[in-house]
Amino acid sequence: MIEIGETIIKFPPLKEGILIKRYKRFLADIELDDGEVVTAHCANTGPMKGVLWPGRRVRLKYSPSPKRKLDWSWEQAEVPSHNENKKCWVGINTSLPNKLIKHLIEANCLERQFGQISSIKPEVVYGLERKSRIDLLLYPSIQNEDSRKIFVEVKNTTWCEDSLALFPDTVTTRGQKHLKELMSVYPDSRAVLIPCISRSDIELFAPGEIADPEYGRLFREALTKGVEVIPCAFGFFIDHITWEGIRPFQKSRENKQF
DNA sequence: TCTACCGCTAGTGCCCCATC
DNA sequence: GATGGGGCACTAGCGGTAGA
Repeated sequence: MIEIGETIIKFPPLKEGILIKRYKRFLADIELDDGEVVTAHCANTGPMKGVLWPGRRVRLKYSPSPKRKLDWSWEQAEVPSHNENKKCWVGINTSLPNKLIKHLIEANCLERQFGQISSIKPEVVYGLERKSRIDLLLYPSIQNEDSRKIFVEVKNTTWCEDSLALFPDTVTTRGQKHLKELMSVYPDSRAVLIPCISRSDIELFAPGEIADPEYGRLFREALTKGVEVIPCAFGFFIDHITWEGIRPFQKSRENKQF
């Protein structure tokens, strides 16, 4: 079991630099601290609201490979925090949250929510037309009172207003589709949405309905139809990521918290 | 001429299937 | 069982085409 504040993933120290510009959605030019300007792959295709600040510090992973065109990957961005005079690092790699949540479940950090889990399968095909893939499909241990399979959809959450994290940060028909498909698996299976809050200065989660009103409506409909929401927060550092605990959520930006 | 719609494009990671 | 290739998913901007 990993305690709150402890390291969940460790990696070689990232390289720091200054973001010059992001372009063509996948690319970003960054000036490293030694003055070299490099082009990095940006593994986040969204608008990156509140994170995309040219002139601010960013962190890159150096991973040269014959299979890759670019040697560098943009992993983290520094943003101003609502905590006075503090700054905060945000994880921008959209493929990381799935790994973090899988680690969390394997380390029994979500045992209270899920019970004992015997196996985890990533990217399992499911949905009304069998065209979607669920991020994680959990098979509960036979000792569990509730033996239903658990469909877990993970969403990387980087946008916030003060201490309130919001997802999505743009209209996302794909996100809307995922909510509908989570509703469709309940009650035969459990359906769980995990907003993966990729920054440590967050106290609450709410749907980003300013960006996508339909997503907000579907989020509330999903709650009434049995979909569970478990916002999980993580802290990002130059050579590790920490588990920061589960955050409460609101049905909307104005409503009472759960 | 203007608007709306559709398809293509980018790089990476992952799954599935075929082959050895 | 290990390895490699193919295909898919992700998203918004852009260019081309069709229709008003």
